[in-house]
Amino acid sequence: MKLKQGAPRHSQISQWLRKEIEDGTYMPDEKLPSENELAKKFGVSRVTIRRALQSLESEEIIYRCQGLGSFVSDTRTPHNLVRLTDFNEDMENAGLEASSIVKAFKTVEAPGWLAEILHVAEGNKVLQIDRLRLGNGEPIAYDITWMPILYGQLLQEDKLQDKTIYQTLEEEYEIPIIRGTYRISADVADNYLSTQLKADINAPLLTINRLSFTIGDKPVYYQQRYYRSDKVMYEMTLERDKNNSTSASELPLKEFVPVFKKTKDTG
Amino acid sequence: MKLKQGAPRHSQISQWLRKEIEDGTYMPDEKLPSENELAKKFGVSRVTIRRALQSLESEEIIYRCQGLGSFVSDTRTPHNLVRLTDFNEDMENAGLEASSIVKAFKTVEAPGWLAEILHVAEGNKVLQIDRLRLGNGEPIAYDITWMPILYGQLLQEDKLQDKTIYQTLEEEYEIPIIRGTYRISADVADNYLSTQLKADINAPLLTINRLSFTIGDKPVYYQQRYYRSDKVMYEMTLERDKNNSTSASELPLKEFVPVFKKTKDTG
DNA sequence: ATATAATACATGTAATAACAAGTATTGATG
DNA sequence: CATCAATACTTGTTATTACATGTATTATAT
Repeated sequence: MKLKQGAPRHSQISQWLRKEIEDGTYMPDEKLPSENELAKKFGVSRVTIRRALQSLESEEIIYRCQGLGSFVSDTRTPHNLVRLTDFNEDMENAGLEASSIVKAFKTVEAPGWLAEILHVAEGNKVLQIDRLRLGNGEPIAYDITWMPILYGQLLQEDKLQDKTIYQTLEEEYEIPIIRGTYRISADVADNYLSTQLKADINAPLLTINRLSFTIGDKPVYYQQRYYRSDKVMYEMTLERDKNNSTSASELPLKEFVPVFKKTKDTG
Repeated sequence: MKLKQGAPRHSQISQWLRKEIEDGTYMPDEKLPSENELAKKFGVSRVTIRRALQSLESEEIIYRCQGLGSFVSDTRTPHNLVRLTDFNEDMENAGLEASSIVKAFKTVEAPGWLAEILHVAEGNKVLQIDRLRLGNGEPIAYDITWMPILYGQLLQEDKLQDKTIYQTLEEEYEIPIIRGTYRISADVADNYLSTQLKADINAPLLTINRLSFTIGDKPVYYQQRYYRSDKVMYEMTLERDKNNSTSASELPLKEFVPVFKKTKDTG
């Protein structure tokens, strides 16, 4: 008798457990049922349960101690992966109140360099969104986003306060971002930016340009963001895994997060 | 009869295969022996072989196709991990000839902020190394490194051309760097830096400060590096794994590499 | 000659079994 | 009371077995 209802049993089970943990059925550091109990509960062998638990362990959703059991990891520690965060989320983590001022929401003709990046023909119309980003009312960053009309038509200006572009595309239109390329550089504030950001002219700016792709390597939007470098720096932690003693110099990234400075440090 | 010679059999085997692949016994895209053959060869069951191969697969050292076999991955693709690279290596990848000029190699008394970072007492002596970094003879970066005398005494000024601090500590003294914290920010060139880097005063600089730790969370060295932002930017790629359909916004980092510009772009 | 079916072999999934090894409790012993 | 051994329970490792599923080749029929 063929079952073949899609996914293998062990991944169904790990999915089930994942959901239980997300839903809060099992709290952080709480002990999960033992492998034998789970095996009985799901009517599978212990091997299958182990495979399911191994997935969760490698995602650092649970941790296991020989002789003790399996436990839920601390709440949403960075799961050995980097979470792509948006501005609002970053600010929230930093304990600042985020707000945005939409400075422009218009269609423009794509110049050559942009057309190439977004895979549209030169001169094609693209949506351009300029936003000033504030934390606790103070200017922190200024960004410009361009996207093909194909995707741009899905956004509405008034919704940009509540939801991020990322969320809107993924949740409402099932257009997931599966890849992003970041370019990190430095610049100095020109006349316009210094005015907008209320910074000195020639003030140093941390610039992060990112190009986001959806399935099929289709570019969805390109964003240039200028951070006031006296307000924010990016911090990343690379950590070497103790188990996988691979060749010397490989470390997995644990975190890549912006750090907001509340007080002005003397450099 | 107890064997207990340390590591479990499956990790011994994966280690063995890792080495074979590194040594070039199996070339990229070459088919490994089948699971059954390996099982017979090592005198273990197929389950154990599979565990070994699973490790290699998760490290992206091999890839497997149902019905075909297991194959060696393309040469040293970024193994889903970020490789910590040093300046010389970065330049080599960019096709530039790297050189360094040691501007200072001295002991100084650690000011408060540095003492705190390096976990030494304020006023303690620390080694300070100032270096100008060149690519094809042109100034690209300037960095200052501080390290406790404990580690500093292991370095010799004349060796800094050949080997990196990282390599020296790991290979000669078995002091591995297991964690690094990067802080990325922007600054403008002051009088001294603009002279050293042959850049305009107030030229934008990409600054990367990193603190490197060895086992026991002991800080080994702290480095401040200033890149001419017209010469280099950092690029990183985040990619979502197709298999692990975890919660929406988590992407593993594939690459974090500097990109050197050979020609001056118009901003 | 081309399309199809049979076959051999690869990895993928899973059940069952046994033992090793770490942890905590319990109970006997000093 | 303190110490130590026995015990029960946990995860870790491994062997054996069976079948499912994907791939490529070979033999067969059209």
